[in-house]
Amino acid sequence: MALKYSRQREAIKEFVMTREDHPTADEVYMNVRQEFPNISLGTVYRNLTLLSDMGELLRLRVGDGVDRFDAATHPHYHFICQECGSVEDLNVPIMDDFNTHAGQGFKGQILSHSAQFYGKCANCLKTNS
Amino acid sequence: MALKYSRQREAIKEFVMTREDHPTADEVYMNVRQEFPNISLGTVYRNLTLLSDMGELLRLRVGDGVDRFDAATHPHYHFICQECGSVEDLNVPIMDDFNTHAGQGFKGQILSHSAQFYGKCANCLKTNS
DNA sequence: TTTCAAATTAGTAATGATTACTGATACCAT
DNA sequence: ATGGTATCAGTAATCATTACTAATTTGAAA
Repeated sequence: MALKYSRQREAIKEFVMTREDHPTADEVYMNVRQEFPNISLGTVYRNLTLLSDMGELLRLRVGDGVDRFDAATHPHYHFICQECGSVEDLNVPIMDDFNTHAGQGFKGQILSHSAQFYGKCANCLKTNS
Repeated sequence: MALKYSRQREAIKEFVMTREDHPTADEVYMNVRQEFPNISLGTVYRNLTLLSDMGELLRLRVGDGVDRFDAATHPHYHFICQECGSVEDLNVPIMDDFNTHAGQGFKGQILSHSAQFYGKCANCLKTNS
């Protein structure tokens, strides 16, 4: 029941916090493996889920079928590059009145929303025509 | 190369078109099976993918790990009930200036967005307190 | 500091959604 | 009617994720 410290969990959390992009469980696994050569993928998943449940990480589903993890736990929007698939945070305020707009003529109750933006990232813009 | 008619594909398309909700591949499978008792799940997936690629259906990923299919192919937002998981279309115009808002201070190019709204559907609102 | 129950781990097996493969069948232009 | 090819049913494979288990860590109390 009580949460106990674990070096693995700490390393996983540290790693995600150093990243600006949004690593997948497998990417976390590959990297934490440099410090803990025989950590198992299951341990990575279990701790990522645990940290997300505790609110220390954000579990992200941008629609490519893989879960990503984000150390920026405040609500924010995401950009997904259609060329390279990279995921970036967008630093604009959440549009709360978007909920009201969307709720016009809707009989249920809207409490929140999430949004993803698509296009070309700065890198892909300069690389190709 | 050339597309050939198939009774199974037609039945799959017909079924999705009659539905207001957003059936998963398995739900399509269960229902089309009444007309084609030994249709295979692979056939359902192949045709749903094919129809989506042709633009006759929309493949939806609302973040619950299952793909859903939507016969309403015009761009629109979706509502997901946090109680029962049901998915509904929202009939409000797409907010195109949302792209501009989100792009403030962003170095890439934003071309489109998708959004999901969360809360309680009309049914769940009246069922419980 | 030793002890010991409980939490965590590594390793592996299981699950669930989706895709790929294969030999048989259905479609359709000739 | 026939032949070429798209599609099918059935099944195996893949991929991300979760569950299981015996062994190891952790931390608080003796």
